[in-house]
Amino acid sequence: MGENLFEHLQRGEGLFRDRRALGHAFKPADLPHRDKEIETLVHNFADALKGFAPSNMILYGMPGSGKTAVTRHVSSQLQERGAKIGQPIHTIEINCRNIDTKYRVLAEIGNALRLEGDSQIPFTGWPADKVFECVRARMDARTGAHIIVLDEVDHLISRVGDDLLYSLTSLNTGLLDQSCCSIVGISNDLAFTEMLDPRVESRLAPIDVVFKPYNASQLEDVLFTRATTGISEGVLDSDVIPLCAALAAKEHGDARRALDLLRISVQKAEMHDEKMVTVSHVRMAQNQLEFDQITPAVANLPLQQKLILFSILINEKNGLKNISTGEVYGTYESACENAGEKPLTTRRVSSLISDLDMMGIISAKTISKGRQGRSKRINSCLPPAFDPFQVMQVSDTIMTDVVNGRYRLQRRL
DNA sequence: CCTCCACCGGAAAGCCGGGTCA
DNA sequence: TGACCCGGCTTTCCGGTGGAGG
Repeated sequence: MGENLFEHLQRGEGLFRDRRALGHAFKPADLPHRDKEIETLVHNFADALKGFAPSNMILYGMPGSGKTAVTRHVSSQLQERGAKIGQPIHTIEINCRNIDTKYRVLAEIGNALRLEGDSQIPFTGWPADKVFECVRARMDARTGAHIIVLDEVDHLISRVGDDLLYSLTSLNTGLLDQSCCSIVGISNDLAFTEMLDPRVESRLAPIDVVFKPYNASQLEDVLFTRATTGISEGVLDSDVIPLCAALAAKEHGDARRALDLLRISVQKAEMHDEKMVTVSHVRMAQNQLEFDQITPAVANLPLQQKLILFSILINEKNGLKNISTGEVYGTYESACENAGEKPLTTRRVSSLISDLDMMGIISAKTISKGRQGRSKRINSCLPPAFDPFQVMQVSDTIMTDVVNGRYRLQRRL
């Protein structure tokens, strides 16, 4: 009989010292190469400790450029300081990718501000201005400075307009003296303010901070600081961190990506029972990451969108490249018939195709073919090793039809 | 230089399933 | 119970539009 399955992991001879240090939720004590940005936030937030409202801010930068990490870092320090000197600071962080309507953002804020005895704001049912009024009242009741962090605001605004920001930025004037409120918007899109009404823009963005992407050597610094707490000494091959950094630098300097790569590399080495992490593990990690991103995205697609993706892929499987929207629609219609679904309009299908494009599952470029009109040129972006038909799990009848090669596209003349 | 194809994509409105409230 | 509200998905309507072919 061998040792217990978990035993060798318990002996502390794993390659990780503390794997959380490489995770997303980890709050590092030190954020390399973001001193200026931190300084700007600190300078602005200092007002909250004196009891008046800091200016609203917008932070711009590509994903993984440290916006969220810096904000969390500074606001937790601020809260700590506020507690020490008896000036209450409340920060509320909302990710507007998950919570992406005006009502839900307000409800989220309102519920976060709940005091003993306050009721839960229902997730729907109330008129939006009632929720807003409730938020204002609760801020007054709690007193102190409220800092509302809206992560990925650009996503929210492009979906529902700047109405919410208009309301939130006017919140301050409606509050009593003991409380104040300021907004921090975090945007991946540098052109974000173009979506805003000028009046909203001037109120929201007196201060904006641009986070430049990390370059490869800066990413190395980030990785080194995390590796010292997260990974055992001497187990990393000297090329590992530079490679992770270089790969992530290509991805617009995404620090999150770099950390993922490093963490998964170590995991891979552990899985293979090796004592050293090498570049080959990094390569494995990169494939893994690519795979992990796509699988749930494809698997969780709503049925109609699966049918569309299916129609695109089946044509590609039959050797056709650069398919047009009309051609996809034709295949899609027959797929619907087989699946017993009522086909959607061309208009709808067109925008679902655009959605798939935005998700990076396919590429759809609109091009003009002169007299042959204007349409999208559609191709799959899935890695060759990925089997979409398995992941999609569309109905059995369709699958049999695929196997029997029932779907053939007649290319128009 | 003009035409005209085969779509694009914005705006608005409808439907439906969830909810509150008096 | 009916009036009212929210949000996701969809349809309807419709004014564009890049560039090959005339």
